[in-house]
Amino acid sequence: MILSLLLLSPTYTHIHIYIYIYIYIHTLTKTGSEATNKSQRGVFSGGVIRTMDTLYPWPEPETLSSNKKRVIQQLAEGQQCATELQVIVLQNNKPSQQAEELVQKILWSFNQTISMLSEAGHHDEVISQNQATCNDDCKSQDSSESSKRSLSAFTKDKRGCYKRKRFAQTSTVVSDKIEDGHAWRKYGQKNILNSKHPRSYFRCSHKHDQGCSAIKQVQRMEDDTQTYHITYIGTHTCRGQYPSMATPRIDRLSPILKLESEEQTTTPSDVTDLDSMTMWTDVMMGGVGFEADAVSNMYSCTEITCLDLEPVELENGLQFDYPDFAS
DNA sequence: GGTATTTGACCTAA
DNA sequence: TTAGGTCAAATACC
Repeated sequence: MILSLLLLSPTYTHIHIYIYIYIYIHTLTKTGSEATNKSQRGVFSGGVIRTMDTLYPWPEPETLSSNKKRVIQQLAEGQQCATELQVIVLQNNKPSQQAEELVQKILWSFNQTISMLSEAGHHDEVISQNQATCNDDCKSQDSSESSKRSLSAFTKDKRGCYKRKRFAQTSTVVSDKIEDGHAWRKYGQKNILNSKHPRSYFRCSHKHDQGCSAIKQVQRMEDDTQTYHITYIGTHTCRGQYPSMATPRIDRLSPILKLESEEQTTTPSDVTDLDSMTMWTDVMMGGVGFEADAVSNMYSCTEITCLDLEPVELENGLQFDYPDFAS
């Protein structure tokens, strides 16, 4: 995949991409080695890292958080480069379909990785805040007997026991149709200030059965009522459909690309596409220890040993060697 | 009767 | 203080 990219890309851009891939892997390596230094080799097991005979605590939260921020920052820069590459490819009079697909896959990989890291980091925070908020609320409500609302809230009404997500992977699409191949369930509608049309709120239908946290907001355009401004928040983790590759190009980090209503689907149609994408993700994820689910597009770290990088076998028997960052 | 949508209440972030 | 996001009871639909 990378070699293909190098062949297809303008020189200066592919050097950038190449550098960022190295930086990313280097950062991941360092993050991993710091973690493994504390934990040795082992597998994650419910809040502790379990080795053969010892239970070690998680790495220090602040260290983990700061490393994660660095990883995300590096990924964002790589993503920016990939976006620029996409612009260059699209500016070409006769852009190669293969090049376009490769760039799409690269961008998708960056998006997914950033999303997973971001959401994973935020998840615990949200849960703890939720619990804290609810505990506080319930205590205060318990002590306020004069409040009928408090009493009913304490007994059964759990409305408001949530924390609004402050950060999530978002992308914006302008389209003339709402359908996008996913099953959504409407959960709210709101009139927006200075807007003629209300905003509708949808969450993935698989929220409860599969825990999918993807949501989207749909609002008619002010000037063109035939088109919708659709904001996707979070990524699908549900099975049954092949999601994000079908998502139109996003303008999240690039002011260059403004979305139009094109729904260019690049859903892999054969084994070759899936294989190449999986391999690319293997490189992104460090080569080993990540389990790819081609159906749900989710990648999960199965072992902490995934952070111990090995040379990755590429197509045609070629090998991706990691540079020596020891110095 | 089960599922989806509507809508007013309630809460948080800014 | 308020706009906007979410919840859940009520309602509609199949």
